[in-house]
Amino acid sequence: MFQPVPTQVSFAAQEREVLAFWQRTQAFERLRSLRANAGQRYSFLDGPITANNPMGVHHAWGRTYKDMWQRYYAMLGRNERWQNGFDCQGLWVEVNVERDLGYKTKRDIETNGIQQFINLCKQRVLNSAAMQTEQSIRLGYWMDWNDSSELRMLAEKIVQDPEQHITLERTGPAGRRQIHGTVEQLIGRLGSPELGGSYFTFSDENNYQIWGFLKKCAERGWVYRGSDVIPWCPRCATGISQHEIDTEGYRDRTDPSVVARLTLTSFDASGATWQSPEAKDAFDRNGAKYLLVWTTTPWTLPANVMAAVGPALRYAIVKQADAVYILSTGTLGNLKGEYQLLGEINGAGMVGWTYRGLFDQLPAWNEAQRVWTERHPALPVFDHKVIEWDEVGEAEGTGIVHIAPGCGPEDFHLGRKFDSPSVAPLNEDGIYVDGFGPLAGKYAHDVAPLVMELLRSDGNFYRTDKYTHRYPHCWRCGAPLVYRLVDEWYISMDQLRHDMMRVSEQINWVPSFGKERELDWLKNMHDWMISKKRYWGLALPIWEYPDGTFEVIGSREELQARAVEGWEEFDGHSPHRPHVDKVKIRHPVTGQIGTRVPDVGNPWLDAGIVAFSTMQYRRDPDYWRTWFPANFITESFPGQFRNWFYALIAMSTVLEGQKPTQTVLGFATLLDSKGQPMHKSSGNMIEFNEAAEKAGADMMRWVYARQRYDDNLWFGYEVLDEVRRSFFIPLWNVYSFFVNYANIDKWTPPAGAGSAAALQLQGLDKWILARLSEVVGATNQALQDYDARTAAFAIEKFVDDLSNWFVRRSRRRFWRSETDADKQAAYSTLYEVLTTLCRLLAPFAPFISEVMWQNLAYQQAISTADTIASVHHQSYPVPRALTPDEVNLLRETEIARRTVNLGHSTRAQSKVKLRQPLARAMVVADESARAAIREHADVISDELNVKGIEFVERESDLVTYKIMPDSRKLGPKFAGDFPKVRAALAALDPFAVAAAVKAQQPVAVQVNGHAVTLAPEDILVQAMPREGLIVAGEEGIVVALDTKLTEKLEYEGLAREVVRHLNDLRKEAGLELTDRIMTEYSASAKLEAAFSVFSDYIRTETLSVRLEKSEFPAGKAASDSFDGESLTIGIVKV
RNA sequence: GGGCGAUUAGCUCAGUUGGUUAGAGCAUCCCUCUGAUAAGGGGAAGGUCUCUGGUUCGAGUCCAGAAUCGCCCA
Repeated sequence: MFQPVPTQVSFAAQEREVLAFWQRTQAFERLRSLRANAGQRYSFLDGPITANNPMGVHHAWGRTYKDMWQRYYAMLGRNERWQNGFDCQGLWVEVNVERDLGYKTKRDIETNGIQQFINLCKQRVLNSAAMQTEQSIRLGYWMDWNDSSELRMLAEKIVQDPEQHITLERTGPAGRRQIHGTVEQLIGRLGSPELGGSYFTFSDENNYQIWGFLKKCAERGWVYRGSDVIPWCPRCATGISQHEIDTEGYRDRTDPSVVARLTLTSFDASGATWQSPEAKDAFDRNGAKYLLVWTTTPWTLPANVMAAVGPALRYAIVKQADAVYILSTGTLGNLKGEYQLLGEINGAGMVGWTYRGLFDQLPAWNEAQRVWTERHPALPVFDHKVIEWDEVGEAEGTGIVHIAPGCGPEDFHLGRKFDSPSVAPLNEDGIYVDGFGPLAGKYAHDVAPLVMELLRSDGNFYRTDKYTHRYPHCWRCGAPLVYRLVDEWYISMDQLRHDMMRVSEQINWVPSFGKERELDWLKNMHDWMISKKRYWGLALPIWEYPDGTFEVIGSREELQARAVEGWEEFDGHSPHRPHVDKVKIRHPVTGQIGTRVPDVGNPWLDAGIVAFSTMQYRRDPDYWRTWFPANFITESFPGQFRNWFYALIAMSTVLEGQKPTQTVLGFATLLDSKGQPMHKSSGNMIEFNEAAEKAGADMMRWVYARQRYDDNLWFGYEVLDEVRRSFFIPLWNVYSFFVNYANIDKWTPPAGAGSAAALQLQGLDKWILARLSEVVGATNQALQDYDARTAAFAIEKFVDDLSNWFVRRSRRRFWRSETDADKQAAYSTLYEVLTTLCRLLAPFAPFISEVMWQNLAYQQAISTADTIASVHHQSYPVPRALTPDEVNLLRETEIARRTVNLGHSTRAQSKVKLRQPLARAMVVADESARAAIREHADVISDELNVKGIEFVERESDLVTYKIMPDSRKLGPKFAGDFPKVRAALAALDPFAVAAAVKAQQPVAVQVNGHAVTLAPEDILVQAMPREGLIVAGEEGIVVALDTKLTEKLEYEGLAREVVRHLNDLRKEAGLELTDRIMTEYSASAKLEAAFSVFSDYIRTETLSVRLEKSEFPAGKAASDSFDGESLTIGIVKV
């Protein structure tokens, strides 16, 4: 006996039972050991998930793909590594820990102790990882997961006392093992072969392998210290990469924009054209001449060095009150009030003019000039001057751009180009340093009013406005950024770029535009900035000497060998701050003592090394070679071209000159059901746990599987309901139908396999089995192409065919009370289809397929199942080629079903309800379609409720013909005359043309007075329903119904109504399908006649052992009237 | 500013090398079937295929320009 299956089911509750079943039977561990010795491998490499917060539904998207393909290849018998990864180091963790501690600035970290801070970062990562582990398990994601309670224990202990000694236990093929160490040491070994579980990028191995990578870069001379003006977060006190801003850093912000006037100190207006001699005269005589410059960042004005004009722009010289102003002609609207145009000059004509700076009196400018003069002893002192810059535009401002080389990246490059001094006004907290007079000690984003006040008092202020612009913000903490001139560490990309492009070319990018994106990025990318002035991260292995030289250390062993101081303090600790900072080395030649630079590394180094660090690259090269390159990685596209994909390719190219993976699958962005980004603050966020418990993980997974990779996914409960309704419920109903009838008949699966061949399969059975083969083939192919959507659609279509054709058409075969060969065939077929479907569906929807499998294969309910075999241990259905008979059967069924559809359409038009039998359907079809219809005449008759099907000999009674030239063939042939050919053909008698074509005779038409002969194969003839008749047609098949009723047909229709009413009553009375009843009725005259003529039929259909007329029907009773007849019936269960 | 892509029914999207009458799903309304079905089936309504111009016997499809929206890069 199968376990009874309720038709209504809570999928989410059932999934929890499946999870318990897998836990109880150690299903994942068993799969792993079943495949452990397989010769073939499938190497999946997980892109680490940021271990910072609970998972969102967008994480479930990628994790669904990760799980799907690992399950698929496991079912194909491959051995796999099953290792998930957590991304651990970086600013995002620091920001949250700082927030928890209530820290305001970076300084607080140093004051309260770096070591404690680092341990809290580790704690946060471990706790987040524990939560994400539990959520991933809930998704049905099978991986070698850590025990989440052990992670939480470690999280607790690392903050209590990282040096305490503990023991972890592991059970493996060799039995139980104990691993000892301090809490810190064991955390540093998470993910290692002896501890197993997910990899953590904070592990010792991960960090040291990056050291090795950087050493290799340094040996090739690619590592250097550079200075640059970079985006900087004043709250986090660290540089932010341009990538991070582009991805999600821009927000609107309203600042005061300021127009300031720069007093010209030397100029040559000989290039100007004047409105009049008087205008020139006015210019010459006027004492105060100003350039107008505009900025939206007033805090940069004290760092002004130069003013840039567009060489091709025209500049206006205007007089306003007692001042002369210069600004570009396209920006005159920014002048305040009336003005008089004196003349114009080209931007090129202004280059070299000098002006007095706005803040020249401050010590900062004197210092900048002094430093510059030191570098250029032979040159005169540097004056503020006008330079040319092609990028100057007139869209906003004044056409004259204020240049502060210490405060902006473009400014910085212009400063280099024109060899100017630079003024760097801000410290790392965004506060003005000394030398800026009243500004010193003030926060950059707060000084606009003060700057304007200073301008006013010096007579340099022109106007201010409120200005809203897209301004970069820190993507982690939200603070508005500044630009700062700083020293950072870089890897040069000059040589690496081309190798990386070559490697990227060899990767299979899905969707294919990914390759172009990556190549485009590689072509344009700048040197890789690898340093961050922070605490929690990779300790950059760069040791600096007092003379400014530096060395890169490639491993722990190398450091130990080179250490001259501090090793004992470091030994036994993870390679993080602050312990590693204690170690000093000595320069082999100069003898100077080197100190580690305080910077930590860019976190993409951490993620990029995992193709090596997690596969024992150093420890066991043979092992590494068996798993590298990976077969498959997948992540969300946005950002990853220049983040993980980029880092992965860079490191793999440097270390081995090879691609890290065969295939990269990328997918777009998850949005809410209206297409808006999900944010906690906008209230449209769907938590993973909530979605899993409300809808079920299988539903989510199916939504992801059927999604187009390059489209954003509009996610919400609506789409989850949609897949449940249209896919999972029909699937479940087929399953429930099968189990309930199999139990009634006590049918059990035959012991031996392959017995279906011995059965008397009907066409319907052969058809669904052929369809099954089709869908098995399509699904395998699609999965091998990494095309989940095509696979999911093929399965959806199949389930629809199964439910709406096979089962619907087979119902009566299952109802029959005797058990005959046909019933056996029906059960066997449906059983084979369902069990195959379970396996086919297992990678996509692991829960429901397990529930069905346990019951179908072992007759066990999932809540109590104790077999150790899971559907996920099975082999994946193997495709086979269809036989010619099967191909033909598929085509014929297609035609039959289309004919049925047309018949239904005719029924609806004729308003004769389907319950009323009709004498015949009349069909027009060509010869090959006729054969199919003849073959399926019983089915078609039954579906349409007609007594027979006739092919219409006089087709003209039902149809007209549409005659068309085959334009693909004749269009090119006749070109300009083609419309005439078409017209001539249309003018002929369509029946005559149709007859000729049918007889393979050519057809002659007149074109331009010439006779032209058209071959029959160049003429398309299509039967069309005749106007005014109730017929329906499509692709040459036309169906009409004979709606004339005989008395017998009318009685039969009434009898069917009676049956329906009786069965409704049975249902209302709560009877079982097999319960027998006694039935009494009273009815109007015509209905009574129907009762007597069709009493056998009514009895059989309603399981009435007695059917009698009675004035007052007994038992459960009901009255109704229909078709002008009235009826009262009563039933009693026997 | 540069590159790529898109624009088709109320919504989400198909639409082959140009071929005659542009489709699907969802939503709406009407009808229907039901002894597995919170299901199924049929019908109706809904389109200047973003706009302008061109090539062609013929353009949703090819070309040019414009508008709007994405994405990527500066």
